[in-house]
Amino acid sequence: MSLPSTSRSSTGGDARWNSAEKLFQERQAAAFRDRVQGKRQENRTQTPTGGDQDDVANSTSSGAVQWARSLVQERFGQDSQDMAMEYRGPEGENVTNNPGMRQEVIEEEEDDQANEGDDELEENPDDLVTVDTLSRTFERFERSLVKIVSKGFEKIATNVSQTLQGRVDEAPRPEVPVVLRPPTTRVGPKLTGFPARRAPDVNEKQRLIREHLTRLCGDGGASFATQEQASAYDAALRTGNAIPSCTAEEFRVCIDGNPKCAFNVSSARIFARSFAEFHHLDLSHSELQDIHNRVLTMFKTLKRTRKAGRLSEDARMRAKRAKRRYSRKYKLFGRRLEACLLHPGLLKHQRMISALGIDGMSSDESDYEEVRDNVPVRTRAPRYYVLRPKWRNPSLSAWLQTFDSVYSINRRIKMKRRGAYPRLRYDNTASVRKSSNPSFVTELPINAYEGDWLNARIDVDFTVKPTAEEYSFTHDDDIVRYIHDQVVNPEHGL
DNA sequence: CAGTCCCACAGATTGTCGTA
DNA sequence: TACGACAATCTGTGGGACTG
Repeated sequence: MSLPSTSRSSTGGDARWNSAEKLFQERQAAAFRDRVQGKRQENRTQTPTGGDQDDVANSTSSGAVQWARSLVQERFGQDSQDMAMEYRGPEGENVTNNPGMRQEVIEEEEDDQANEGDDELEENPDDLVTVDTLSRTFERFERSLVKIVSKGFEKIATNVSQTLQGRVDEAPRPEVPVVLRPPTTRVGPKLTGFPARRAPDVNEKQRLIREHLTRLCGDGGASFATQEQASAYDAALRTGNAIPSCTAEEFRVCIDGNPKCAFNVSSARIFARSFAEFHHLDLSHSELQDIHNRVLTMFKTLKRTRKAGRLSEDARMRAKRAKRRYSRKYKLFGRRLEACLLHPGLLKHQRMISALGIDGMSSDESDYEEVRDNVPVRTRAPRYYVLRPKWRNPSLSAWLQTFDSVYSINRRIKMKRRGAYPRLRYDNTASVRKSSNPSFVTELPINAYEGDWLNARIDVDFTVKPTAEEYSFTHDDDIVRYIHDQVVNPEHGL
């Protein structure tokens, strides 16, 4: 018997998420294939029959660029594809796509030359640094970055073209492994996607380890070693007189010291051997090491739980409330992301929903908290009041509610789901309630932020980093018609 | 009405970032 | 580099809504 690997997988778990995720991935893959095929067609039509060598070379390297990009996409997934698509010129032209690439680079170089006068002005120490000069500096930096990346793609394309001797379109994909270092810094806004479910066998392994830890430690925590005992063990280790920190029969963990102190490392090794023995497993070194690492992480969790237990009642309640709110936002985000897949008109907004993420969703507060002070509240179901993030443009609320409407309609007519509907949330129109959460989502289009909030902040270019794009937070007529039809005249729906 | 499905919540785990 | 603090996100569970 061998233990499952620790790699995450989207298989198993919640079938609904998996099917939605699979559908999303298939659509993305189809869209990407369409783009590549469309570009190839375009290149073929643009290459004149019997044209000069440069035209032919451009066409060939264009195909090679696309092949290289598909490799990147395959290797690093959707984010990398998005990243590659984000390298755009000032007019939104994709500079990584030949044949226009060379022309774009030349234009960038000309822009740089044209901006040389600006450089002289900005380097004068007597000049004040203004938002304008900062903006220009960032724009120039961005152009340089685009130029470097474009040249990198061009070199890859040239090398690949030479290797395949011009048979890029027809040649099967070579088996040669391409080692590309994944980007260490993110380009563009953080995108939150569908949950990445762990594989069932990994969860099962984790459960067994948890179970065995309870078996060895007991629930009471009586087997905790003191800080002094851990220090004594550490000293013995330095003098070469150390023995194992404990036995499986008398298992001990030092919970007050560092989770990965020498004492706990020794205990984790004893745990791993005991685990293998208990389950009659013949484990390899790497499998034993994996269990050892996992149980060390659990020691960390034990320490945290113990610390949380020492908090005051009030602090514990606050933490629990914050946790509940975050969880509701997480679910709300998931429903809206899923709604993107339910109507063609919402699919184009999928990336924006991902960019907004969980923190971009409105929070809510229930009147649960009033129960102690307000007797009538106890007699009815709890109500939840919307708390809009204070940084978010109010106009986004109506735009987001459309996703909820489409989800709700689809759930009723298509999904065949049982169980409770998402609860109603009340928008207090008399006084706009705003979340007190100080965090905000960065790198969104500038019109996603509330103007007053943005104006009141300093160093916006460094903190909020809004993009200049004015995103259209509106829905097409067919969405409005769809919702209307479903509500007023359900038989005329999709 | 038992079984199924889903939601909300709590618990557990992992990832990220600042600091020593 | 290791650690703690905190954020993010996944899993497990109880209970309500729904279906056959």
